[in-house]
Amino acid sequence: MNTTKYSRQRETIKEYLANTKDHPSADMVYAHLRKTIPNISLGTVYRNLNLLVSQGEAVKLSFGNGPDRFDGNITPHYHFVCTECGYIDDLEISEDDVARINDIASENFDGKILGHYAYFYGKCGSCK
Amino acid sequence: MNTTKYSRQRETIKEYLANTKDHPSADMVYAHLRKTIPNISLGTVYRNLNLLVSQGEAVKLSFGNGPDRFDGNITPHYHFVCTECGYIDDLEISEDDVARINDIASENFDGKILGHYAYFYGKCGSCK
DNA sequence: GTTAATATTAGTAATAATTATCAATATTGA
DNA sequence: TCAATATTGATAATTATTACTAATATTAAC
Repeated sequence: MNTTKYSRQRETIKEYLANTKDHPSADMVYAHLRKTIPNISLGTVYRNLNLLVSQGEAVKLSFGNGPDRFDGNITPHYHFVCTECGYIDDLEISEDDVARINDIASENFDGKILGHYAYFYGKCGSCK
Repeated sequence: MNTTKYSRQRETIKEYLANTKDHPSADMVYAHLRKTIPNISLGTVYRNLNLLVSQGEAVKLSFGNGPDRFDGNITPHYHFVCTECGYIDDLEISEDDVARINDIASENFDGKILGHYAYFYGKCGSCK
């Protein structure tokens, strides 16, 4: 078996993810947690982030370059990356929007589209 | 200045990309090119792939895990990844589709959306 | 509250993917 | 043919992440 036991490290990671909109990388989580748990190791951060993702308690975001980012907001939404300042913002979407985009792609395809991964880019409110 | 000089390595990479629909990784390009240029180096492959991308002659694709893939087809289109067999297929789209998707995301956003990166997943024609 | 079973950790080594460095070679135009 | 310089192969370095392991922490049963 593999029952999950409590760990302060994991709880602190969850708490941090729940309270930030920074979409932090593992390194950023590590830097933050060292303030309260000085001898936490980066491996522990990665291990727990991946565990949370596999349990559906967090989401992993990949943006082509740079390290993966993590999001504690598991409600369906897209992300926006400002090409000017790098800020990652949340984009509200409805289930309908997701379906509409899948439909657009399905038009000329003979397989079965189950979902998509997407992010948007441009200039954020303060940079434009 | 930095004028581009001919190189057989680069020409062979372009030719390979132009004639395959495999969306190869740098490693796959390297393995293929070694057949005709046995002592080509992986660094040369990476250097030229990135050069072609920066000159708009190829496109780099990132799929969250695994190495980046490269596509010699620079006409706008999306990609589909089969979750069963890993096959990467092209998805036809119109400029209109791209604009429609940007519009969907723009609805509740105060910045300026200039574009998006997306790929679709599901089961391909033969796996479904 | 001790104990036993085992999940988790810190620390470190290893791996994967990619980029940087550099002396030798190839291309190009004069 | 020559000089200027872009490109290469080889290798080292870097970045991001995962794997390994002995020590520690958690948990449920006594």
